Amino acid sequence: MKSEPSVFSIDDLAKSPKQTTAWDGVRNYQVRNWLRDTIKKGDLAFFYHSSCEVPGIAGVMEVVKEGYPDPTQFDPEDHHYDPGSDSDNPRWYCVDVKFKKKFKRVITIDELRSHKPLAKMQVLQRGNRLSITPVTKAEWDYLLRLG
DNA sequence: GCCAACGTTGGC
DNA sequence: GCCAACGTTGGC
Repeated sequence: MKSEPSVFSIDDLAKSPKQTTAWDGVRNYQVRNWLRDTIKKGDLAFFYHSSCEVPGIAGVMEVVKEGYPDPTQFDPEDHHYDPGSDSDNPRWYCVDVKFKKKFKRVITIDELRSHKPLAKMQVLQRGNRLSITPVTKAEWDYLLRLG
């Protein structure tokens, strides 16, 4: 799951109340479907720092609340406000995530690409524009040993 | 339904 | 700041 650390970093997550935050603001239909239908309580995710000096995986978090309507879509003051979304049939969803651990170092995108077993990770693929992408069990296990 | 224009993402 | 990639929008 990607976030720009200048907006919200893994340290921000660790400092959040209950070390938990709503992963909101997603405005892509494919990712919306995963948030609404696929991602389950107890699922683990990597926290990926994007659009920053050292892009890469910073740590691990856990889904503690399954998909529910993203409140920011109904807030006219919010940057992610969507006037086209109907409260009876919300367009956008979010989940709550909790800090699990921060790696001793960021596992950089270059390092990820340098490991053959990780080369096919969806997040690394050319043209990927999704803010959340699946990780296979093999990739997950391999990566944990790096972090 | 096509597709050009436009906006966003995100590594570099 | 650049630019490739690609999703969205809107005129037709």
